[in-house]
Amino acid sequence: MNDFLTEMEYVGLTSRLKRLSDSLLYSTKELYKSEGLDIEPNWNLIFILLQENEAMTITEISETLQFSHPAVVKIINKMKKNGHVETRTDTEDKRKQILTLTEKAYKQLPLFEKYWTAGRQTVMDLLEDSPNFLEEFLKIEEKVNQSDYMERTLKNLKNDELSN
Amino acid sequence: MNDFLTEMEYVGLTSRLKRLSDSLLYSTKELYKSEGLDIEPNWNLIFILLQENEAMTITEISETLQFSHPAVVKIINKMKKNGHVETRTDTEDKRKQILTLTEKAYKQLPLFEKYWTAGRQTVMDLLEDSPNFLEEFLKIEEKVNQSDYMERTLKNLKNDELSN
DNA sequence: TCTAATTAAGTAACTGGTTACGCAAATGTA
DNA sequence: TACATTTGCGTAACCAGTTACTTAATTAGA
Repeated sequence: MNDFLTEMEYVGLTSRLKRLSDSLLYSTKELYKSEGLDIEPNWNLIFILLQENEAMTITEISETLQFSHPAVVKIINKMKKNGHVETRTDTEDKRKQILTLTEKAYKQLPLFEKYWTAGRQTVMDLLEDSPNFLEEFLKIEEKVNQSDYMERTLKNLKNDELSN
Repeated sequence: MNDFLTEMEYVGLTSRLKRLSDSLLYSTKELYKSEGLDIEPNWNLIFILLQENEAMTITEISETLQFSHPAVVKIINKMKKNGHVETRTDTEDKRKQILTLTEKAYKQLPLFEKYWTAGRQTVMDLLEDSPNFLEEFLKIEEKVNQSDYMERTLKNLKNDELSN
């Protein structure tokens, strides 16, 4: 393959993560489009959550997925537009929007699930020769969660300066 | 941590890749901003390439990084605006833009390199407990390159249908 | 040699995320 | 009980990528 970013080792990793993530994202969009499915990447997560929990708020979903809340607002607005999600204002706390799946959503679920199952199989295939990947990826996430890139880099900088 | 996407195993991986990639990206931007550095994430790659090769075109860079060419145009335009890159039209092929680093860029390089070295150290730290990560990540990239997510998923779908 | 096909690069419109900000409702407190 | 703080969520502006399209220059071929 002879990929420059790979040759860069540690320096190229961030860009490679984005490149792979984007590649999966665009390929998924293309798949749904080519099959005439009226859904988008990530929606499966919302479907799963709302099936499991019946009703959730924007904030609950954003905390569960660890996405920013505006990201969830955008996804939900699209799903509402497509008639897969409906909202009502909570009667006890009028700030809250209660989200539920529509009847249309439940009707289409079996079809969608075929695609999601096949997609899940694809990820399993991709990971087949990388038996430690999920475990080691989790370790990286945990480290970044515990202290982020900036914090770590500033600390490294300070250490470098001290040792000069 | 109890992360929903992690619990989802294969289903959550794509979103986790994006989440981590974004987290690194925004953290890097914040680092440069807080330190008053007039550069952006990815620019180190262009600096390295233009140092090694003296002069390159947009297309050469986009092929080397495996980015789309408009992505490179955008990065280069910003670097030109900041005075780190200059362009001239190739005399033999007037379609081509020859990119080179400016004097200002070379002057600032030693400073930037301190940050890039510290950042490289951060990635090394993050990967410390994941000794197979780079190798296994490469395997996934190669698989996706060989046959993308959509192609694989359509194939899985067909297989599922046949076995019913 | 003229024309068709290819190539380089710029632009526009879009994507799924982000941060920053604002408003209204709920909660805590002096 | 009134006022300050917090919370939920919507909107705006931005970001780094993408695809699709355009234009101009070069190359290939009848």
